[in-house]
Formats: sequence, C-alpha cells, structure tokens
Amino acid sequence: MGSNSNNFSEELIKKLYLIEEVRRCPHCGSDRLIYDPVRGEIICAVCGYVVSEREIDKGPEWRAFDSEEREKRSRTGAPLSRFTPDALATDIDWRSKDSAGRELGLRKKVEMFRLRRWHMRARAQSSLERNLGQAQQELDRLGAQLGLPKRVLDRARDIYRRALESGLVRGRSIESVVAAAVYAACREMKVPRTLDEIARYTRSGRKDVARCYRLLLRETMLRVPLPTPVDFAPRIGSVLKLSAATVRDAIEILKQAQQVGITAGKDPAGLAAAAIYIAALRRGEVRTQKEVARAAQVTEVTVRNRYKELAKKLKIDIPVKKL
DNA sequence: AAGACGAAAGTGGTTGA
DNA sequence: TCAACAACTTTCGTCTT
Repeated sequence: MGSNSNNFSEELIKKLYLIEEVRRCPHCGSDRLIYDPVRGEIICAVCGYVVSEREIDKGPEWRAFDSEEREKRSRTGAPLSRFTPDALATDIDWRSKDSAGRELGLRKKVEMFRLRRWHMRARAQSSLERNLGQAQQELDRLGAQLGLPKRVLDRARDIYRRALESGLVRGRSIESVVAAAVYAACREMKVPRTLDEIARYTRSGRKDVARCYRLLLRETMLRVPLPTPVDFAPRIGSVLKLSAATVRDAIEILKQAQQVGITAGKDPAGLAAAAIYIAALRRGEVRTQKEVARAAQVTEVTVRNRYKELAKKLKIDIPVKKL
C-alpha cells in the first residue's frame, strides 16, 4: 500500500505534538523523523522505528517523552471539574409550605414551581459537565499510557460525548465507557490497539469494556471497520525493528492471503505476525517465533499455525538455512 | 542450549436451537 | 439459556541446529 508519509519539518512535528524539542530515534539515533499522517505516528526514516509510540517497559528515555506529554495535557485537564462543584447542593422542597409550615399563596406557589424547574435544569447541566470532566481525565490517562496520538483522543471524546448524551453511561462506569470509546476511535483511525491492551489499563475488566463497546456500536450507530491484518503489520515490524522493505513484503503476503480467502475468522494479529515472520526470514532479518509472537501479542503456537498455513496455501517456501 | 515443532487439554467468545 | 464449536492459549515432550 502506498503509505503516504511526508517528510515533515521539525517545526511542524513540534507543533503537532506540542513538544519543545524533537527527539532522536531511540533505536538508531538518527534525527530523520517522519510524520505519518495516516497513523498519526512519528516514524524514524532510517530504521522505521515508531518514535511516538509508547511501549510498556521501555527505558528511561521514554520518561522524558512522558513529561512532555504531561505538560501538554496539563493545559486541558483539571479546571473544569474543580470549577463546577455542585453550587446548588440544596434541594427545594416539593411541599408548598413556608418555613413556618403555613400554606403558601397561589402566587408564591407558582413562583416556587418555576424555581424548582430551574434548579433541576441547572443541576442536570452540571452533572453532564461533571461527567465529561471526569471522563476527560480518564481519557487523558488512558491516552498517555497507550501512547495514542491526539486526534484519536479527540475522536474518542466525541464518541464518549455521544454515548453520554444518549444515556449510555448511566449504570455503567465512566471508565469502561471511556475505554470502549477509545477502542472505537482507535479502530476508526486505524491505529491498531487490541482490546486487551486498552483493558489492561482499566480497572473494569476486558469483558466490561467489550460489552460497552458493543453497546456503543449499536446505540450510536457508529460504523467501525473490522481490523485487518494489514493494519497490524507496521506496528509489529516496528517493535521488532525490521526494515520497511520487510514490512512491505509482509503486507504483500497478507493481501495474497486475503484473496485466497484464508483470513476469515482468524486473529488478525496472529496472521500479521506470521506474515512478518515469513517476510523477515526471506529478507534474512531473522527473528525467532517467540520474538514475533511477543511483538504481536499472540503465542508462538499461533504464529506457527498461521505461518504453516500461509506457506502451504500460498506456496511460499521458507528458507531453511539461516544466513 | 536454544529454537522449532506438534499433540493434547484448557479457555473465552460466538452461534444456533 | 444452554450446548456445540472454532480459534487461541498453555503446557510439555521431542527433534533440529
């Protein structure tokens, strides 16, 4: 696929990511970073390493990136919720008696009715705001931990707001609905994150998030494309530090597989892993099954099964000798 | 010693009655 | 709501490099 990467100026990258200083590639040290507008990631032009993506246990160089991100976040986060405490914490009694217990006059009754109505409205307003505020915090937190680009978070926020407005959140935890929204946004934007990855940073379990996600699709009529193996290939390749050529080969293999029709019902990550494994072997950039499996977050066995299948159906011979 | 391989049993999710 | 089912995982023993 013609990935439309552009060589962006340092200034633009700074602006896009609201950071002070463009970093060097932690893998090869090159400063030739490319912004891929499709995936919203910054990629090293030399080795293909995805620089803007955050991995789980990386060394200290990522911390710096984090605090920069934190700085960026601090501009949007807190004030909203602190500025909207429920100022109208009292209720207006529904009985039309005054403080001494006497019946009110008609005029006064009408007045009270109006007051009550406004009171309710004001509170409904603020509860929505408050919910959004909390959700925003949660969103920022998740986004930072998953290393998601800003536009995905923005999209997730929109989705969440829609869910909130159609009453989806009532009775469910904000956290799990936010997670569901993030997942939906990721898939829409082709930034491949598995449900597991997202659920890992959420207190409510994977199951809960999945349920919310399904609801979200139904209730808000979101159309989210199914994730394809091709979506996963670049990410796996970058984790394994494979060359762009290898990733291209892998994608080619995946496309063929799709045509032959052996992709249905299979875990896309597993398929992508298998294709990457084959492509890497053929290019002499040998990676073990274990490495590939870990990068794709599937097991060795799955990689094995898939790649055997691919090799057989597509008649690809695997080089036995390693270079 | 490490990687690749495959069998067997277990797990979570989907589907169809 | 339950059972059947396919895909994936875990575990483990064996073979290959």
